[in-house]
Amino acid sequence: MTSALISAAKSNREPFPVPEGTLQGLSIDNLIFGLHGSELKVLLIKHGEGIREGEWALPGGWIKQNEDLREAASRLLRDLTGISHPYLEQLKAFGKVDRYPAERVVTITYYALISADQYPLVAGFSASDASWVSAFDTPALVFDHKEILTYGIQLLQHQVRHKPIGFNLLPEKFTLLQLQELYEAILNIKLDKPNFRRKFMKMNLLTPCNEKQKGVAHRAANLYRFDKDNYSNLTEQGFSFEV
Amino acid sequence: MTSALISAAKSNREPFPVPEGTLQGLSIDNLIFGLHGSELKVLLIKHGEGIREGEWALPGGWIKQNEDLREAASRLLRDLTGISHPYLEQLKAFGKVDRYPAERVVTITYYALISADQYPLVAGFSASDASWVSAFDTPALVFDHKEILTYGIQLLQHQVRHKPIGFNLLPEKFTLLQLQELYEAILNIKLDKPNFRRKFMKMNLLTPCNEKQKGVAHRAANLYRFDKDNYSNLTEQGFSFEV
DNA sequence: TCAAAAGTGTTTGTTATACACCCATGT
DNA sequence: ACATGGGTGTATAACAAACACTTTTGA
Repeated sequence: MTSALISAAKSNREPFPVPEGTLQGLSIDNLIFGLHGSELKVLLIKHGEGIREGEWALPGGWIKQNEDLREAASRLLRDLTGISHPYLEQLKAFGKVDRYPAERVVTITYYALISADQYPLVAGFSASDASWVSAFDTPALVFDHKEILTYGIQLLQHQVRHKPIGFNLLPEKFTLLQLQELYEAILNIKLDKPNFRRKFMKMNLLTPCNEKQKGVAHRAANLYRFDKDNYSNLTEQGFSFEV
Repeated sequence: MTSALISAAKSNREPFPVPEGTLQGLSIDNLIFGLHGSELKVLLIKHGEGIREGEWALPGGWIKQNEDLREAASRLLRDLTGISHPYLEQLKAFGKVDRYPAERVVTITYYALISADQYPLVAGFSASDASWVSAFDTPALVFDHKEILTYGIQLLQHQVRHKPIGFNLLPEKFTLLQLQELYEAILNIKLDKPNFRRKFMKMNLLTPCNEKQKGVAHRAANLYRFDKDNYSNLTEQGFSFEV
């Protein structure tokens, strides 16, 4: 990621002026989740100029005239992180009358789940521009962005239990313990290892890579990958994912 | 409901002109679900004037400058049905570039669940204006409204299994069979009566009214009401509603 | 007395939970 | 050898599914 991209992403969000060729009164904000170690993080940017200097915000921007909503969210995320085909879903539109200063702006929010190995930036690297922050313990955010984050975390916690979307936060190949820690991190709970393993293995959603972890100071775990095709098959047969 | 209200609701949706004092390029559309007999219905309006004459559409309209999104959705629903405090949740924003003719309009959709006893209009009553139509078998709809409906049904099917929202489709006092038929109607499945009863009774979410059905040609069933307070208690203790 | 729905009981197989245990590997 | 996590086994209790059955009521 170049700093030019970061400042482009930032300047798009400075209140006024809105760039030419974009929709009026309508913005996009992205909630970008990542898992670092066993902590759920969210990517924030620090406004470097303008009235909101030094304050933290969700990365966002404006929608172009000839661009679908999802395309806009996807472009903004790509400009910020370089990631091209993320898991990206619409969260909600936020449109309180006074949520944005001086003019009425409705924002449509998306949430993205990205894997640490696609975008391995750790907290502190580019602290003045963009930074991974613990999703459960962020600094104050501009506008209604805290409300958006709270809503997003709740949706994530609900979704992750009912749809197999958690895999998007892991590298392509992962161990069962990584998967368990993912659920523990998002749901803030402890799980029983043997039971967690069995539950997932019985679902037939994990394909063994016939490969083992490397460079660990203990017995190396088997690596698995999420079997998207089999998931499609199973759901057609009425299978319902529940953790 | 007066027909003045209906035509107000309709004229708000005629493509152009957009009334003064509303947000540009941003509309609201409501997906209003009701349960009639044991069939899931959706409330549609037929455009009576303009280019789209005779075509069916979701009821919707424009957002006022000094009105929150939810308020707008709520006002539009009230103007159409007279219902004031419905179950109303945001569905999704739809914003494909060419979804609306001639100009770019993003629509924010809400879905409402209303009970037949609050708004007992049955199919056919005001056929030229507004009509309840089987949710799974509607006529062609304008713009992307079919896509919105399909998305809404999917969300409803998912939500109803994971959150106790189905009660909003029933009268305040209902029998266990009505509750079962609700699930059968929304999910398009058959359920086993004894098992369904036990499952629900064990959740402690139903308070007996100590009252019986009246005017039925068979043994009268006990009436229950959804215990919202106890639901709050239970969820705080980690209870998770699943059907 | 019959139809229609209310409501109960029981059997069987499956799943969840808790927790004890052994295995493999790098330091 | 020991710490660390990988991975298996098992007893118990809870639950789901299937379905046979009795009860109540109005027509």
